[in-house]
Amino acid sequence: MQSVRAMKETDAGSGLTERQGAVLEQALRLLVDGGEKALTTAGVARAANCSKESLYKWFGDREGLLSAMIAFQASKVRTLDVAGAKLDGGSLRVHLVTFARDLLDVLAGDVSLALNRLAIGQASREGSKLGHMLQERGRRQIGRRAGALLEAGRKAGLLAFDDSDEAYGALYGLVVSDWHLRMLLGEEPGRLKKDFSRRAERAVDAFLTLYGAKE
Amino acid sequence: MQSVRAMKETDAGSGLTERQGAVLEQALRLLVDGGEKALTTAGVARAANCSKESLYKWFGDREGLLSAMIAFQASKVRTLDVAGAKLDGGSLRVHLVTFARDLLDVLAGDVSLALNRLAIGQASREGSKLGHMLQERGRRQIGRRAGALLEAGRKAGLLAFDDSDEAYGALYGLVVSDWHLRMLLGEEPGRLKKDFSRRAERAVDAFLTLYGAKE
DNA sequence: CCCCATCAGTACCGTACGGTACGGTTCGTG
DNA sequence: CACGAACCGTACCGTACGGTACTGATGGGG
Repeated sequence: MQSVRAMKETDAGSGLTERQGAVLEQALRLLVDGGEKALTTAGVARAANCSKESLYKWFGDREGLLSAMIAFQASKVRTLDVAGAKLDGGSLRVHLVTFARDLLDVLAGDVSLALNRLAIGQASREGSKLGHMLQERGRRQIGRRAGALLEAGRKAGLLAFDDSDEAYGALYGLVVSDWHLRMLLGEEPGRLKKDFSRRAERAVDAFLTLYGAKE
Repeated sequence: MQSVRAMKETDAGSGLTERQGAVLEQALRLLVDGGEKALTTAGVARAANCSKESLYKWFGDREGLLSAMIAFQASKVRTLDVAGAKLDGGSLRVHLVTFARDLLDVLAGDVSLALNRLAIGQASREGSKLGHMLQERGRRQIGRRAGALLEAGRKAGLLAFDDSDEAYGALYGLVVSDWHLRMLLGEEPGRLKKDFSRRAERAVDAFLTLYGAKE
């Protein structure tokens, strides 16, 4: 262990080698294609051309593998903070609509749906931290982007709200409504995806009606 | 079969005997307590003091048992339609807040969460109609109550909207936001439940701001 | 009183999975 | 070249589950 000096990592501080990242990639693919039942240790080993022994050496047990998959996927998603430019009414609306559409696209993604299904399935037993991980790494991340945008809007005098979380909750609800749950339950996402743009615009309009500053 | 004349049923047209209903009750309890993994055929048979053979005779296979559980639970929930009385601004708000709070209570219920987790877990494989069943029996039911309420509000000149589904979607989103998903992911529901009343009122106020008729 | 259907309880079977152990191979290093 | 670490492929083990078959008990109807 100590002799290994230059362990090449996929990501700074992730502690994963390229090989292990590739294995997790295959595991995610298996999960997306066949659900949790298809995600067996033997299946992952076969798909990734590695041995089960290596899986257990790297990730401890099956739970560790699942956690690593979530962490790995989260590490790949980078939310670009465009908190830069100055805002007017039009650009704020554009930014909000873009955010809303991105949010819908993320939630409707194959990997996101599969991981959410996995974490929800594990949520029944106690001690499963998968749900908490997904919440922390996923929502907190995109929530920060929204929070920064809302805060910038308030700074520019375009938005009026007391509680930032409450405003974000309203925006989220207006955008997502029950679509996320419906997709998790298996409703064909193709038909829903077509309406994402229109839905994002309507939701942002409603949000601005609620929280837009009176002029 | 034909010789059985008076098969005592728990519910008109459900096709279930009292005994079978009791078995499903125990199965639901097992599911709530221990999640899907705890819901084994042997476990259900033991908990309900029946034989596995009877389970397979009555429900066909495990999938049939799950479907029967969902249908059974749905048959127990009766949404009272209070489409009667005349509405003014105050009573409409009261009705909406009551609806919102009921919605949050239902979604936060043990059995609801367990069944949703179950259906979501099964949603990965194709051909699983559990998600569709839950959607149809659950949401459609409570959606009708909301639709009737909204329609009554519009009839009384208190609400203004073109698309009833869109208005309901906005109400749902404002009320629920991401709380349902967070509860499904295992977030302690106790802490969330305390705020249900305040949350319902805030959401209804926002909804009335969006869809209340200008006077 | 007997017959037959139903059902509980149990034993059983095939399978599949999580986890472990072992032989053979590659590759970097002294 | 020799040594050893890492690792692949596979075989293996214990267990648990879905589903089936059998036995004995119960209870209602002719």
